[in-house]
Order: sequence, then C-alpha cells, then structure tokens
Amino acid sequence: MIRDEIIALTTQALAAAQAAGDLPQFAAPEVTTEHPARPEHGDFSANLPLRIQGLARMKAIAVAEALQKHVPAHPAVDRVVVAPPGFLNYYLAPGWAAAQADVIVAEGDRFASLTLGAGKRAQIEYVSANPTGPIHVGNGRGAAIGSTLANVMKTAGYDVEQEYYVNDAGTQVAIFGRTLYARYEQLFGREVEIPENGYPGEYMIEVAKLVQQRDGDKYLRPVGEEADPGFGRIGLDMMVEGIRADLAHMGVEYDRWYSERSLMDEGGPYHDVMALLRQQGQVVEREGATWFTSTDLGESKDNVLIRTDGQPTYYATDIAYHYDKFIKRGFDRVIDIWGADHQGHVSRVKAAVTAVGGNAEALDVLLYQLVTLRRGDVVVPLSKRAGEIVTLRDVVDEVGRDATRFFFLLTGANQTMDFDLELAKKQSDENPVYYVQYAHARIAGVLKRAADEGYTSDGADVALLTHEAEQTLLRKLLLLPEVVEKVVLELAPHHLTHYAQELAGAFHVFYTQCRVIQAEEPALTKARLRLLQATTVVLARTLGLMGISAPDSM
RNA sequence: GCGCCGGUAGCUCAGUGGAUAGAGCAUUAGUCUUCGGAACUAAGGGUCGGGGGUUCGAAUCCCUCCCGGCGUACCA
Repeated sequence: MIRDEIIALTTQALAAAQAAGDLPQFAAPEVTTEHPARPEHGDFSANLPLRIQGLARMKAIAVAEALQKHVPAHPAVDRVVVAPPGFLNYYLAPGWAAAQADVIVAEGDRFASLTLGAGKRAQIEYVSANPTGPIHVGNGRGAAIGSTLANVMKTAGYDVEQEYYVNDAGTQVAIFGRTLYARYEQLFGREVEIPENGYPGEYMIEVAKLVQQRDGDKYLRPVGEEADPGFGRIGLDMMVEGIRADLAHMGVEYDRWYSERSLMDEGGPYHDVMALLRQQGQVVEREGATWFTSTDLGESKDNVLIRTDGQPTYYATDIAYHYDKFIKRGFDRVIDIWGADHQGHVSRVKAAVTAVGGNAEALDVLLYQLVTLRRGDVVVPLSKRAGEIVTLRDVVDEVGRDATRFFFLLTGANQTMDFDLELAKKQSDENPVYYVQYAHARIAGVLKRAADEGYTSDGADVALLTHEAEQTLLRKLLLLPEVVEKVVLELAPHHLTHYAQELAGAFHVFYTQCRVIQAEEPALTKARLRLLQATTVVLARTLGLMGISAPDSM
C-alpha cells in the first residue's frame, strides 16, 4: 500500500542523508507516518525529524531539510515539503491518485487484500452463549464483532476458522433439563413446579411443546420420578438449532460448532489435560475438591478444577478446550471474544494455556463491554433466569440485519452500549448505514443510466480527474488497505463503520459538485464513470467486510 | 478493598505522543426547475472528569483523586 512506500522513501532518505554526511550516524527509530488532519499539510506526514532531533543534535527543521534533499523520486509523490516545527509532508501526485481508479477496478474483490496474516491459521471463537435460552441482544454485539473480525482477517491473509463453543455440559444444562421436563409434564396436565433455580422463560414452554409434537408422551415417566438423564439433550439440540438459525438470520455463519461435552469423551482433551497437569504437579486435592495450583503461575489464587460433587468446573473444561485449540489443532493464533463479565477469566485461561504447553502470547481475548437493554428509561434484564427475554431475532426482525450490524460496530468494544427498544425503529431510520448504502445505490443508478444511454468507461483517461472533489474521493478509496490493517492489528472492527461514512461522504460531495454524464464532455464522462466503478468496488468491499449488503436500489 | 473498562460538543460517540481536538444526531440559516434530496453548504456549541508530572509537543504516557459500569463462585 502507498503508506508503506512513503515510509520506505523516508527511511531511504535518512540512510542517504547519513551516507552523504548531511546527518550524523545514529541508529534511528522505525519510521511512521500519519494522515495530517488538515489537507494543506499534505497526504502523509512523517514526524521523524522531531523524533531524531536529539540523536542528530540538530534542530528538527534542519534535520527535516537534510532529509528532504535525499528523498528519492517516486511516481506517486508530487512533492515533499518541510513544515515547522519539523514535519516532512508528502503530497500525492494527482495523476498517480487518479490512475489508482484503474488499479482498483482491475483488482475488484482483491483490492485491499493484505499478506499480513501470511497464511497463518487463526481461530476466532465468539458468542458461545449458553444454549439454555435463546440468544439475546447482548450476544448480538459479540456476533457482529466476531464475524466482522473474521472477514477482515481473511482479507488480511489469515486462514480463519470461526467457531461456536456449545456449553452442552455442566450444571446449567442439568437445570435446563429439569426445567424442560417440568414444562413437559405440565403439558400433560400434571401439577408440577419448575425447579427453584430453573429457567422461568416462556420459551421453555415452546420447547416442551416441540418435544411433545415430535415425540408425544414418549419421555413421560411415572408421576414423581425424574426424567431420563438424556431428556435435556433433546431440548438442548433444539435450542442450538434455534441459535444457529438466529445467528444465520443476522448473517453469521460458523465453520464449526464445538461441543463442550465432547471434550469429556474417552481419550478426549479433558482427560489428557488432567493427566498432564497431574504429571506436572500442578493439581492438588483439598477440601474435597481438586485444585489447579495457579498461584505458582502468578495467579492471585488457586482455582477449582473438579468440584466436591465430582463434576468438572467450567474452568477445567475451558482448559481442555484451549489445549485442544493450541496443541491438538495447532492454531497459530487464537482469538476469544467474550463479554466483559468474563474479564476475570482472562488471566486464568492464559495461565492455563501456558501450563498445558501452548503459547499464551498467541491468545488474544477481545472483551466487549456489556449492552444495556432499555425500554425508554426502564432497563430490561438480559438474563435468561429473569424470564423475559428480548431475543436477537426480535431486534433483527424489527430493525433489520444491516442496521443491527452497523449499530453494533459503531462503537469500540471497550465502550458500554445502550440499546433502547423504544428507539430501535427510530434509530433504524437515523442509522448511518443508510447514508453509506445510499451512496452505493446512487452510483448504481448512475451506472445503469449511463449504460442505458450508451455511455461506457472504455478507454477512460483518468488523468482528467483533477477536480478537488474527485481527488478527495480517490484518496479515500486508497485508505481501505490501511483500515483493514488497523482493524486486524487493534482487533477493532469499529474502524470500518467510521471509514465507510467518510467514504460515502466523499462520494456524496463529489456527486453534488461533479456531474458524471455529460453529452458534451464525452472524455470526462468516461473518466468519471471509471471513478464511480472504483468507488462502488470499495464501498461494496467495505460493507461486505461488515456483513452488510450493498444495495443497487433502496 | 483489589482488578478490568469507561468519563471528549446539548445527546451518541471517533480520535491513544504531533500542527487550529472531529463526526453523526439535535439547533439555526442556506443550496435545489435533481445523472435518485436517504444529498450538499454554513453557523453556533469544548477548562478532552479534577490536580500534579514527563516531553520540543499530552485528550493520548506516568502519579493521584473523584464519578459510573463490570468482575472479584466448588455459575458459565
């Protein structure tokens, strides 16, 4: 990408200036550039002179002047200017910028693809909500972040696998089974109460009805007896299928659904890991439970692996799961996307990864702050235990997939977020996603009209794209590769929504100021059609990375 | 108490070492006999939570205090 070429030019200038004796010899820091806030300061700015003035024992301005003399010529660079207090400002050549329209159209879907990932295998695990209830709005945030990050990392050259960890074992699942059986019995007229710590939500009745519809009274036991141990799984499978469908409804598709229960299979990761930890002397029996001596690894306390009742804790199975990711499946990078309420779990899991022989450095846990659901001023609890649940599907149905995804991607993961159901519809009308999509539809309209009237961009001379609005738009197009890189390096997909708005804005300004189809200006018409083609490529690409549609009409 | 995340325009949020701190919404005033007005232009609006420090330069880094959310289970 062009930014890297500017960095290379600056690095070369430093070496040349030192070789020529215009600057003293010293080991310089890595060169970085930025985009100046004000266009009059150029397209790229290097602050190297300010940073090395001490090393050079010269004033920053003098360093900048020495560097400027040695910047090699480059077709993309029109001029390099020294600006106080010591910046080196690069201005792109308008002709080169215009020529990028041809390049972008030629690259099409491959534009902004990077080699950053170098084909490394990366696993992204996200949502992984308990299948004891339908997926709610808060989970939607994780879904939007995870699937977008997966798309962007693929574009950046990673071999990405997306996974949902299905918590189909453990205490909560047992309670789910008992609740379901109570509901099931109720359908047959029995007067039973749902368990004290059960799931009071209405959806449990629906699941029970589905079981009844499919298999009748097949699972009914004599009054007073408990359900068959496998009964809960029938409902659980239905819940998982519902979750899969709800996420697909939001445009989220996984490569694999990984069963927690399968970890416990004979010869499975759980047994391997427990044996390994015991062998390494990191397990002790105490107070009737089995503990992982994680304090030895720098943790603030030890953690229980096997409870007094003989059941493994969530932590124990999670160790086995990460052992499977790192050791069994050998991913080069593992990214877990969790809600902020799991924050205390992060260092524990990293410690465990190290203990089982994985590289904790290769594990990134991306935490997103929680979503508060409101109905006006009233906070709606998201807990499955509280009964009422506003499902993700409800929201997607009401607000739309595109607006829902865009909304979730609008703010950084570290920011808490309010989702007001009363405003949901209104928000959807005001949602900036439509501003971006409208740009795409507007272009499609012009391109269609041009085609209908016999205009093409064949043989376009893009050197005619000299108008300020055209040049501004071209520069925005060239930014996408940098945005892709930034999203991956920071694990911050929200940059895409901001870029998309800037890009759409630059287009709308261009559209207002520059008429595309003009019978008396055939050459300019061709050039501008080419610019529209390039813009539509980049807009569609940006929206596509976010899993949002790029409509030709709205 | 301790730990993590926040505190930036009326509201919702970008910006994590650069030049005069930005956007959307809201408010106000305009553009338009339209290649799709879901558009464009402009104005007003800021002690970047408070205080101290580091630096040529701090919203950004360090220290400290205040406020809010979350965590601190033999739940997941």
